[in-house]
Amino acid sequence: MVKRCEDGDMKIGELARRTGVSVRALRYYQEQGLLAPTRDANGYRCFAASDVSRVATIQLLFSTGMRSSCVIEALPCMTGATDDAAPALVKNLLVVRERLVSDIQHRTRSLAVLERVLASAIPDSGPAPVFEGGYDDCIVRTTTPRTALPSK
DNA sequence: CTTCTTACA
DNA sequence: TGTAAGGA
Repeated sequence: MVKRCEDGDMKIGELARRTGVSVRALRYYQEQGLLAPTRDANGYRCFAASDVSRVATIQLLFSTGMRSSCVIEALPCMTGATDDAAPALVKNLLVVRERLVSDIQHRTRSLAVLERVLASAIPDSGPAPVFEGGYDDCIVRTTTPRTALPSK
């Protein structure tokens, strides 16, 4: 008999539907070593039921700003069982935080300079400052979600 | 219709 | 990431 996905196993399309991640992105995750599906006789990827939560975790880590190489290291710390301390996760989280903080500082400086230049570039009572209440809000919204949505 | 790989815009 | 190509 032909080997196929069994038990809770599912093909890529189903995992995509159940996670809301595109098939494309799922294949990409595999390329990055984040997922390691088996293959059935047809060469189709077989994902385990546990991969649904695994993908959710991957997205969570990605949304912190981690890149795939870091996610690979941090993933085992979160996957399943009551892991004791998770050094790899903490380490990578600290790295990302540092990068994010310096990034915000740089952008904040750029914004301040930009406002100064803009102010001097405008004759007189030009357009009022865009953000009168400070820049906190716009700074917080500099992160763009890079998660994929279901492919209809 | 779904999945596979490769590769281009 | 989308997508076309050419099969299974």
